[in-house]
Amino acid sequence: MSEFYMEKWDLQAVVGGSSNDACISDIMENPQFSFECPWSSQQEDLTSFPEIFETNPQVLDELEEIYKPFYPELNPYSTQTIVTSSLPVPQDVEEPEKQKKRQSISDSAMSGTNKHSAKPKRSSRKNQQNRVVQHVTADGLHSDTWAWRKYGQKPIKGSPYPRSYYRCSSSKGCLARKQVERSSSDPRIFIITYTAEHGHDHPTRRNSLAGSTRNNSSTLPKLLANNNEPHEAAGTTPTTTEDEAVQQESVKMEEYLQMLEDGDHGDKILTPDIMLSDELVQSSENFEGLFLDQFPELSYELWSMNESATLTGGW
DNA sequence: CGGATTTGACCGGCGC
DNA sequence: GCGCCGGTCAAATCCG
Repeated sequence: MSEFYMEKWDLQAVVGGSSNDACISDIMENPQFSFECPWSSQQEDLTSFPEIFETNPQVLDELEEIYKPFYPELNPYSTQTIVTSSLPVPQDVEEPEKQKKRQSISDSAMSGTNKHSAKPKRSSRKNQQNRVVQHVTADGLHSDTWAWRKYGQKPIKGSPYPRSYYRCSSSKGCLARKQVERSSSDPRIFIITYTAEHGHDHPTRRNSLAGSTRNNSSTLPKLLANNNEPHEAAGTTPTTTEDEAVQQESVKMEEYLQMLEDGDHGDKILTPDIMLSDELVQSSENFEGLFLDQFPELSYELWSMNESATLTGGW
């Protein structure tokens, strides 16, 4: 990697994905890079620095080379951020130094961007592995064709929604991990974070289906029963009265029903050409489980829909 | 019975 | 040092 890269690109991420009309090949042929400052979460588009390409035309090639391995993971229906330790992010430089560098590049090319105080969000914490962060809507959850096994769930401070932890279940010893949580600012958005890479090919259909049969209709009444208790993981504070909890639930229900009316997730699931893929069918089964994780209060609704689906052949 | 999820315990990093 | 927080472990349990 060039020294220029080391000095200037102390930034952390790349955003791929685009409109609903996009596809993986679009991303591969014409990747759009932008970057997030590692200590301020400020995002900037690479095209805002045209002088970089003039003086360092190899930069784009280098970027593509770095991120190419991630392309198969990209979701054309989402905005997503790849965070990779392959990028030469300075680890031991004092923050003021970073700030100066950051501003020099901003001042020359991004004079309009905000430069509000930027405390380091985190330094060199453990496990700074490659990460792919996807912000997806409900339909985006379908794009994941890997088989995942849930191994934990934690309430996250500052978010009303729990975060679920998954590991790859299709290959023993696979280090791939996945975290799923709903955005607190926009409940329609799911934040999926992938860490580490699969050291194997995509699973065979049978293998990957192991356990996903859990998410069938007969499981859901149990979940419904569990949800009769207040679910602390969903973030209702201890001081929340039952009435308030009910109100919150009904609000979420309205959001969900609105989402169904918008048709921005369910329709795609049933798009015939998508349904042709066995892996995506399996993925949609997994999706239901994910969905229940993030909409626990809606298990009955989903259960009802699933019941009708078994009769009508799909929903 | 073998695979899954659930969930409290545990552990390490970090800030005060 | 202590407590908080996020990530993982593992026992219990569920399900086909």
